Amino acid sequence: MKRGYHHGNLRQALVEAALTLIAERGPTGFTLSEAAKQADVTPAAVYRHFAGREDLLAEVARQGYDIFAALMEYAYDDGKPSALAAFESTGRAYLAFARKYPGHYMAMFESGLSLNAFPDLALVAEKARSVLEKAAAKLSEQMPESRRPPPAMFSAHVLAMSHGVVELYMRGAPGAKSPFPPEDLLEAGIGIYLRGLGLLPPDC
Amino acid sequence: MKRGYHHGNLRQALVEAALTLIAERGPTGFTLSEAAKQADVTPAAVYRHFAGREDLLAEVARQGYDIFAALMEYAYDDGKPSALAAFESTGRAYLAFARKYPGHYMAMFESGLSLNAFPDLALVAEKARSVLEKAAAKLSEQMPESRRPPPAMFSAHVLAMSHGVVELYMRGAPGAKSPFPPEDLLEAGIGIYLRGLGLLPPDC
DNA sequence: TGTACATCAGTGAACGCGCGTTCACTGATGTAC
DNA sequence: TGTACATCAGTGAACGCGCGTTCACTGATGTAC
Repeated sequence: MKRGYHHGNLRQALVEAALTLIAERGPTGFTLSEAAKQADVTPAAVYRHFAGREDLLAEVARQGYDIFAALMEYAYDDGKPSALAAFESTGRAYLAFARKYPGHYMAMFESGLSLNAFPDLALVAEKARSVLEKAAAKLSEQMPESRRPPPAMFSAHVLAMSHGVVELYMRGAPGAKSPFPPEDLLEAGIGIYLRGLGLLPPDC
Repeated sequence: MKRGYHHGNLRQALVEAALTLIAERGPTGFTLSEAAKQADVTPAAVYRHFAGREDLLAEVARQGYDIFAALMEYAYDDGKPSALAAFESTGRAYLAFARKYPGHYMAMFESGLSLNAFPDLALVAEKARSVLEKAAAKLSEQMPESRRPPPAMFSAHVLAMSHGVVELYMRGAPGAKSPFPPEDLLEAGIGIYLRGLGLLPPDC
């Protein structure tokens, strides 16, 4: 693939170079210079499209949140066919996202990007979060009001377990021993949790 | 505090300098040179006590696992007064450790240290892990054998949720909004999970 | 108790490296007439 | 269709910096006699 003096779509090419670097070396191991090199371009060229290293990293995260939110929306599917099934579907979508988009995931959750420094990032992150919370709220309507936990707590529990499974049992590709496939582990964990809420029959 | 040409206990002083740096800037943000400076010593002096930067980082993690294992043992207290109470106690101990020893915690779980490169580290990590698993095994004996999940899965669920709570809701000191105190969040989450396993009455 | 000497734990200078960032520049593209 | 020119998106050289690591060294400590 040849190109002349002008690249064509350098901006997105840099984002994609950053993605593979982040997936390989983590968000702090990623360097602007290396991303430039991988896009066949001088480091200085990056500054035509981004304010600097952190700004490029933030763009990666932003695109990640976009994809993530869309995936969640799709999985939730307005609560069809049932609130329960839709909720479980979002849980699976979370893990699928982490597996399929590791660079995005790391930029989003492991880069330590300040959401204050990038307000638009905070916005799109909030949007993604709200999908899961909506699913949790809808599902918790099925519970007797007396022992219904706040939906925010409900979804925080699921988010925490999902994130923990990703970090502890999906990462560490070669050396680490994952006693169970992460997907099964999370599915079982959420199942038990939902049973604890009385949303699943106690024996299934 | 004055000292002469010889430091006295530089090795441990470096570990402690590393700890505060890691707690402040994360494991990848920590530098050997800065640790040396903080211990009032030339960077070259570090090499009298450690093979290099990574070796120092590994020592921090090693000490962390020691403390962690001891804390877990103490919290578990051989299953007294009851398997259930002891188990819940280890859950609380996990979060207490993360809060009280952030530098250790980060070196252990967020540094990406290769356990293969440091076999003694793998050993002590395994020891710490086994305490929680023992607690889970003991507790799961109370369940009807038919729907008893493998203790390894049981403890993996709790570990995942604990870790997720730490990463998502205990970190991000100033900017991030933690909807609930992490301790409460985890306690409630584990409670619901245990109820799902039939280890807690459905209404309490 | 005093002296000679080996060992040890530091120093300080130097190294090569890759980083993020800046700057004046230039080649390519697109637009007005 | 052709030409002049503005704009744009790159180059390439340079910068200052802090990093991890090495090396020959030296001052302090401890031990043998």
